Amino acid sequence: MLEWLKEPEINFPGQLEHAGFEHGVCVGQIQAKAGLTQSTVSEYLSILQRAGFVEAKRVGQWTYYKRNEGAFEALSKLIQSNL
Amino acid sequence: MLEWLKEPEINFPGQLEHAGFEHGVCVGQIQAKAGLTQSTVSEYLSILQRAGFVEAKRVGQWTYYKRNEGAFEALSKLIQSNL
DNA sequence: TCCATATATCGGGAAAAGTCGATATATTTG
DNA sequence: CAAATATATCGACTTTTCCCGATATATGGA
Repeated sequence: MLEWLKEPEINFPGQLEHAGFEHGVCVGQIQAKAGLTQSTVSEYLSILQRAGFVEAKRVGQWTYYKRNEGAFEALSKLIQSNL
Repeated sequence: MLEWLKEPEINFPGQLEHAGFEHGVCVGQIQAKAGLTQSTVSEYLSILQRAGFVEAKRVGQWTYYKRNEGAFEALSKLIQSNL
């Protein structure tokens, strides 16, 4: 999922109709591609959010998730320096 | 354990007597510090070895483990570029 | 060779993570 | 407000991971 969210335009073409990608990708799109149930994907995304790897933004009935690049940068640096 | 192995001299003073640190730290020393059973620590180290994060060297009845810094560098870069 | 020491492997039980269906909450529309 | 749609939460079940004791293997010394 995290890799998918690097290139939303390529990986989630179905979203073009009702919204752009400025806020990220909505749960339903991710769920369809993942092939898991809605509840599983929703929970997974909320875990990624709590961990800081994605940011969530509610817009109307949809919740959009996008990557937080800073978190990956920080993790990369952490492995370099602390681990 | 991986952090401990960054500074063997500081974290495993008990090993000074019978060997230096040129090959790393032996399983018994790590086990004592970890507070887990011998079998658990042995298995854990072998997993880390298969994953490439440590290197093992058998010297007599002892097996010494030391960090493979290249693996951490590679993981850090992987997170930066691919993830 | 026999014993002591160090490490590795095996089998199983406990803990954690993954996944689901059912249901609750939130939002939009008629 | 009622229905439809999107997402979140809950409880249970399955799978995986963690960790142990028991045992096997390897090495060195009497």
